[in-house]
Amino acid sequence: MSASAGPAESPSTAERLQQDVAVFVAAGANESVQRVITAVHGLSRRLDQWYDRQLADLDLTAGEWAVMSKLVRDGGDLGLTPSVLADAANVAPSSMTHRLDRMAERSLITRTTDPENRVRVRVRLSDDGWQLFRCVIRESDMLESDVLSPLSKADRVRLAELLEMVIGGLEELDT
Amino acid sequence: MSASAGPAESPSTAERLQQDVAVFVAAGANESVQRVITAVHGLSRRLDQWYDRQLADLDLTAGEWAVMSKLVRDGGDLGLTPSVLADAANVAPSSMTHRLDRMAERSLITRTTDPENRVRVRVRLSDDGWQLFRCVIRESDMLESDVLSPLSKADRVRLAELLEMVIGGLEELDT
DNA sequence: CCACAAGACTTCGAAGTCGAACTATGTGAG
DNA sequence: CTCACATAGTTCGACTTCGAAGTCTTGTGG
Repeated sequence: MSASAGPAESPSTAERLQQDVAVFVAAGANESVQRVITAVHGLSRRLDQWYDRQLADLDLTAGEWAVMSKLVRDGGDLGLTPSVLADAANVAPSSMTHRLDRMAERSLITRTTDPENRVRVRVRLSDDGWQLFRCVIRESDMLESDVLSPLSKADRVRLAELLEMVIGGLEELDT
Repeated sequence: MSASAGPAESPSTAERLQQDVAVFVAAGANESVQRVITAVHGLSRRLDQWYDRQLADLDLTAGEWAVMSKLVRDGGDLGLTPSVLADAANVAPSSMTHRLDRMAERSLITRTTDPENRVRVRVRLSDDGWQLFRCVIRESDMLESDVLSPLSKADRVRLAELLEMVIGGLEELDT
């Protein structure tokens, strides 16, 4: 980190503080923490980039894909409401409205008011939506296998376990 | 894509396709893959949420924080150019321009044209920026430790190693 | 010495997202 | 029975981001 044969006259304050940071990272017991956090973030970022590219080929955004997969996983035959979808996709309800507008225009979903509770709207995947979903699954399957190819099956399981432990702890922290 | 099943529209189509998906997930050797991918994504999302909250308290966005930390890590005494920062933060150069505008207005950074190559701009952290940086580090340190508290130190190292293996493989795939 | 090509950054128009206000439906108290 | 209130969803205005075109500087060949 002492990358400088630097002159002493530049912001001396900055230099001092930079050393402070180095101390922070080096002194704490949490270099391992930093490593994990950085790796998780980096991997997620890369994966997202790939997904975006994949989906773009099919004229889909990551957000639209999130809606579709949520509908497949938990939609059942009656579909899901916009609020549930917004929550699942971590966007504001207003954004979901707009997103569903687009998807309905492209006939990927259908939007019908619940006859039993006319405040609610039921969003369901259309046949076109299902077809596209299968298409994406088929491609992303190959991608993901490639991504994890450097790991043995045992390693993958171990990795999944560790990550799930962290996530489990998160749930508690959240309260 | 098209080909094959082009049946009439009916709920039964949906049901059949849903079974197809189940087969996809269950049959492939990659349930472990799915587990990992899902966990990485979920953990990253949760972490981001926390960071956003933390940073919001200091009137910072995640993007601005990315700029600051990049400058600290690799800025040295001469700073970095907007293009480098945009690349590091994974945003378009135009977005970085805007972001730097805001940060400069708040005196978090300084922007000076390189005297030796007047096409280039040198972005550096100001003293105010340094101060804020230390502030964030101090807080996020505690947060991250909490997040990884369910893991032993050995587990953390193992987790970091596994993730780094995956990322390493990614670099090669990218070509 | 000047014109032109290349590179680095900025400006501009379009699209997506958010929070707040608004509309319509269902629910419970008097 | 009716009115206030809670709930689900949409509309509206402001902000951020992106890609493409534009501006300014540097380097090169005639």
